[in-house]
Amino acid sequence: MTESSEQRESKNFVEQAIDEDLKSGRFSGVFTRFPPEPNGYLHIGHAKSICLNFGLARTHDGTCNLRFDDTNPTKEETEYVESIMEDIRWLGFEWDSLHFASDYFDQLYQWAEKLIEEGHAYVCDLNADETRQYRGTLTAPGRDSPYRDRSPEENLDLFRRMRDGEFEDGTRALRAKIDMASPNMNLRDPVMYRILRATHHRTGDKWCIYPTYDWTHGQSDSIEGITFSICTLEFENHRPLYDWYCEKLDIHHPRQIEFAKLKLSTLLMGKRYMIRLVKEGFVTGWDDPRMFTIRGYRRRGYTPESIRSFCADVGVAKFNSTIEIVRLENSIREHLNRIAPRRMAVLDPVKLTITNWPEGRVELNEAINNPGDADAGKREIPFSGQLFIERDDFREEAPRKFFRLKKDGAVRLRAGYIVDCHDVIKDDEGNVIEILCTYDPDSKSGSDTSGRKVKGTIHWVSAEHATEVEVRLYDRLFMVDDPSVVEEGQTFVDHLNPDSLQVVTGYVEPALAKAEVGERVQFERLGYYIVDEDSTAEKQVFNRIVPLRDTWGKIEAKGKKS
RNA sequence: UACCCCGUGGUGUAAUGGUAACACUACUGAUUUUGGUUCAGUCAUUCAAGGUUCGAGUCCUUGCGGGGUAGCCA
Repeated sequence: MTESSEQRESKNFVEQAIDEDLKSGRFSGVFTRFPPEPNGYLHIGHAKSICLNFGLARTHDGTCNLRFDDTNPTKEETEYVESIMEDIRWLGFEWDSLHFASDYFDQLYQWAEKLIEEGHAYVCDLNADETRQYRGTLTAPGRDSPYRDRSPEENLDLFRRMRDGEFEDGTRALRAKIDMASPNMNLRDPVMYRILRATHHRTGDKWCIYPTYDWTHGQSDSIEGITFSICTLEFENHRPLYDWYCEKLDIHHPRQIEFAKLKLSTLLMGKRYMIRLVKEGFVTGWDDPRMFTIRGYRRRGYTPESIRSFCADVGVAKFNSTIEIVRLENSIREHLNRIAPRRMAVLDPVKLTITNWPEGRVELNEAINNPGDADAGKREIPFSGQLFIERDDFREEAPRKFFRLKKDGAVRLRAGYIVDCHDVIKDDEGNVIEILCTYDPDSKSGSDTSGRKVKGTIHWVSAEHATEVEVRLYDRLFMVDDPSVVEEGQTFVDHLNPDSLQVVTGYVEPALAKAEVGERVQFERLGYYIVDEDSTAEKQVFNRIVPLRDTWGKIEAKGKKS
């Protein structure tokens, strides 16, 4: 059971609405769509919507389309279309059919003429500024446009001339004739078409008028036979307009349902934030392993499964909540714990010499690939008299609860022997540069006849056999819960974690030499790592995906505080 | 100071008028040749006040708190 949480019995409010409409016969199936505007890269927030839309279609034996909402040519690019498709597929979903709102421009135009003919739309000569004046405010009703009562004939003529390019950008707009006094701003004669001379990424220069989101979205859903049009909460106030257009046009009428978008602590998902991070070089690009984009998480080493199970885990509701980032981190740990083979790597090495080890002798020790998965098998690791261990795993004078190696103490070397430390060598500044131990020949892992029990087990690599690699230790970009909250005169940039990336040279066991780009492993006792695409034949590069839970770190931190 | 939406443990999500449940976190403890994993345990009278009802987290009223909305963006 990889994603048992996806099969929970309790239903969220969207599923309940679906059940209700299926049961009543309002709709005969679940036909959804994921409708991004191709104006940027997908981020973890989109993943929730993708999982919801595709997931609902999947569990109800329906369909889910991918539709690009490309009605604003000034912001959209083909590059984004490609990246969005790639990211959705990487997440593990495939659309039943691919559409572009721009494919419906002709139909939309026809429908606009229909509304004009029926007296439901008019050409307004107010410019953007004047339109705002007439719209009124949140508390005051608007006033009717002086052009509101033009005849259908005149409107039709004007609208066609708009289409034919007779007027300057922004000088006229087609508006729906609804109610300038409506408490819902969206119903105060919303704009359906604006004059906009811009080259569209698909229709080129065919059009100089473009439909707005509201005049496009519901009809696009309708054309595709969508039954449940799922979107985020900020469109709640648009629903009456969505419904109005479908009714006036007398076309198939999907049900719009709004849910709360994903908000994660320590993350800033807004486009303007992410653009600044990239443009000002705080990260290396949209796929920087610290970014909240889908490609960032992919490069970081997150699995599609972990992101899907995370989305299923956080649920769907209308409450504006903030999910703790540890839950995302937890979901990747949970998955990788099951599938990642264990390997040994030392990232901050100090030399450990076994003084009673026979000169030149090398043993091949057997090690288990995954203690939780017998099928993962075993591997061999060379063991010799010259090892590297983690600097942090040795203390000359250790606190009471320190279970690792200390002077005159013993520790087990993972998949090796118990060693006893009898001396250390220091440099002029008093730093330990070499640890001298003896090993207990009877204590070999797997065939221990020594009868000794030691509290700690540490990892190691054989100095002579280890490979030198580059390791990129990634940490959270922001350490505060909500980086958008700033002091006077500061911006979110001031919350950036200066240590979000640390590059170190590590030493890894020989079994890793053949690891290919994209392979994920657990460095025992450290965390999960993936071979990055920057790896070359000369040098591998590993990204830290997420560290292991660190109980000792907590104990130690607590001890320091008190 | 208009309209719409939302308030359930530290964080989320359930309970569809009938014993407040599940997950994550935190904290205990056990197991462990990864201070990982795993296992067990502990942590809430549902924003407030009224009302309806045999019975209210759920329905009604009011208040309080949070979010959204005044692009020819989506």
